[in-house]
Amino acid sequence: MTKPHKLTRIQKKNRETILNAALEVFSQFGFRGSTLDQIATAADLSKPNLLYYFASKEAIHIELLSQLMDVWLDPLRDLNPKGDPKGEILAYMRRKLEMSRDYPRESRLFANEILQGAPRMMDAIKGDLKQLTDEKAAVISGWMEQGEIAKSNPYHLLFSIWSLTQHYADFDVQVRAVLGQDDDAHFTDALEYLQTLFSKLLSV
Amino acid sequence: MTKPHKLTRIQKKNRETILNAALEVFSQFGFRGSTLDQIATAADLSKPNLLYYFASKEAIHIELLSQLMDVWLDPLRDLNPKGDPKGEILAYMRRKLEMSRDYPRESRLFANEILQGAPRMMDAIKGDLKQLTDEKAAVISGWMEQGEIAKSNPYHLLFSIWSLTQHYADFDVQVRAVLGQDDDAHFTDALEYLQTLFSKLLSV
DNA sequence: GCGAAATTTAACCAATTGGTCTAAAACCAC
DNA sequence: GTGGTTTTAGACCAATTGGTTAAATTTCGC
Repeated sequence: MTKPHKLTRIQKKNRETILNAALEVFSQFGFRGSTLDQIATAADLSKPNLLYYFASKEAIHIELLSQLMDVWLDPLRDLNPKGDPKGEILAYMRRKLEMSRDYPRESRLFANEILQGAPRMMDAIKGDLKQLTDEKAAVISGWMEQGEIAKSNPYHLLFSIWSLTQHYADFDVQVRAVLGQDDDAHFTDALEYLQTLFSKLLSV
Repeated sequence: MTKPHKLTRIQKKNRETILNAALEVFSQFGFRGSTLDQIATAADLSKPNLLYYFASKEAIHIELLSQLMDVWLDPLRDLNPKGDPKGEILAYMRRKLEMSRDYPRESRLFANEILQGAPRMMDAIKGDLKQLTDEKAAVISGWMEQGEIAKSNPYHLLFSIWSLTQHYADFDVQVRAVLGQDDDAHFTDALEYLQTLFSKLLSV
């Protein structure tokens, strides 16, 4: 997606800085709710300087999303068809929960984009995401046929992993407000709860 | 929240029209991403006319949110401490899933607000929402102590119902893209999957 | 240290934004 | 119908928006 043409040291550093600042801003306000000035301030650069590194506000957003999509799908790619079925699914869930804890901004950037109808990511969703989901749903379906895990709808099983884990990033302020907690301690409880939930679902 | 002062017929109709148009726009673009012109166009009214009925863009948003909060919590209020534990929880999940199917805009309006840190709803979340959640978590906890349903974390149980059901509204485009479906048929599969999931979790 | 290339920013611009003002039009009680 | 009130919208405004230009400054290979 990025062309590694021949970026100078400064280019590499500043593009990095800008993308990080843009992630901060976009993930909180969405594309249309964010301004170049906000991003420039967050990056501690001038607005024209931002546009020296990226063609437009939209170019920054697209770059962020395309970088994100890869990272986002990695845990699912790691789901090993030859591994232990229940262990693989639980491990996938755990990896996704860890990502919600460690990369909440990325999760929210994604959530914002989907919420608004995925105007800049529909291709990736109907392409890479769908393809990978189909592939892994088939793997899970195979496990069910073999009687290695209990039968249920493999697509909705994947959806449930996505929604349950991403909830802790996307609805973070609500979770914290209800629990009256400030630290990340609730992630331990969340993990335990989700492990129980999926253990029981998958047990034959 | 609303003062039912003495609204004329026209006022009642136009406030209704405006709020409906605003729900359409806000739920898609978020507060900062929406414009009064968009809302005016959607309501088929002039912009000054909008501001004749509401003091500001923010006033429209706040009115929407405060009307929403009540409706949003109703299904949880209905969870009956004297009912059958497993049946009550499953019925609550079902009601929430129906709301995602029938009122996706409301779900997305809510999601947008929370995603952005709930700047206009933090009070309601730390107040009404937290109070009701605490109350019902205690009820569920009691059921678990009595051995009527299997033990698990009652707060995370409620979070899981919220995230799983709202996912079908908030991430609607993703769900449809992955399933390659246009109609609401997948809600039937979703309901079946979720019923299995929670049945197994709660069974002693 | 020198010259060319890369980087940065002040000043600017046109379009869009939320919101106001004013005056006309529609409505309603009598 | 008439007079007062309610409703409506065209023209307008200041602030903010994404983006440009041109000139200054910094960096870097030599």
